[in-house]
Amino acid sequence: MTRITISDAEWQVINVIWDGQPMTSQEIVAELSATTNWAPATIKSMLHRLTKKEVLTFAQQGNRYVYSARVRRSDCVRRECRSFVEKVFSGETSSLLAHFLKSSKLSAEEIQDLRNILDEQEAQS
Amino acid sequence: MTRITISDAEWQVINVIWDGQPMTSQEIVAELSATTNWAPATIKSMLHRLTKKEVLTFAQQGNRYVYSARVRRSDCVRRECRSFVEKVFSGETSSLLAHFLKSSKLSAEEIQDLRNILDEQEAQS
DNA sequence: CGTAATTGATCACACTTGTAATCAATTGTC
DNA sequence: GACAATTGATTACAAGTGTGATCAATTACG
Repeated sequence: MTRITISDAEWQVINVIWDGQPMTSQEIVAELSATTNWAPATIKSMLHRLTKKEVLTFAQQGNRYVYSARVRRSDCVRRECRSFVEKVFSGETSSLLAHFLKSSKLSAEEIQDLRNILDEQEAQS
Repeated sequence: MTRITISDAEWQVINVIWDGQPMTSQEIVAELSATTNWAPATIKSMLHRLTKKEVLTFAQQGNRYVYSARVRRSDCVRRECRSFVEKVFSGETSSLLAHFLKSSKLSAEEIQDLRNILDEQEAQS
């Protein structure tokens, strides 16, 4: 039951995989080369590590791999959020929400969407 | 202009210092012993590292130090939030907000407070 | 005063992370 | 079929982290 940990750099990698899986490493490299300045070898290394961590799997096609995520994004997001609110806001989600609500400029639609979510939350209690 | 980085364990330490500064290391140790199972030596080590990182300062009183934070909590929180939303939500604060709003059970008052913040945000645009 | 206890400083040590080069095998091309 | 290019595997390596022991100096107590 070893806790899966995904480092910051690794998050950038699985993010593109979650968005486009299954993907060959060249596709992944292409995508990440646009947003980072990592050497292809660096990205390969991370694919390797993530595979060893059992965050990714691959299917072999000739001499190349087609990668897919082995963990659900929602699970990882949830876990990451939990530990983040714990670390920075002492577990107080409402503080976190207040912070982000204040510190971000939201469009009118976004604000309305959030109001709707609040309404739903209220209706459920 | 080296970027200050504060590790997860270190966050637990400065959190208690922000809450109770200035504090002697024994006070800090006492506080953290309640919430973690770190050896006192471990906590001392972290105080040392945080001092070297210039996150903490201390005033000497006899043979003991009285620690204070040297960085503002709000600055660290802001920075940490920025990189978090970037990492997990591709920078989309509204996604983050939606996630936390949905995944947390909020009291009626908290919901009202958040609505008020939304109102203010709207008024400002 | 002398010995015990406290406290900060230093050292330790394995593991993770960021970053990448090199090597070996496989594949595609002329 | 021979050689070049691609691709995954292996190796590297410094810095950061989690976790703590030990050492040296200072202080407090009997």
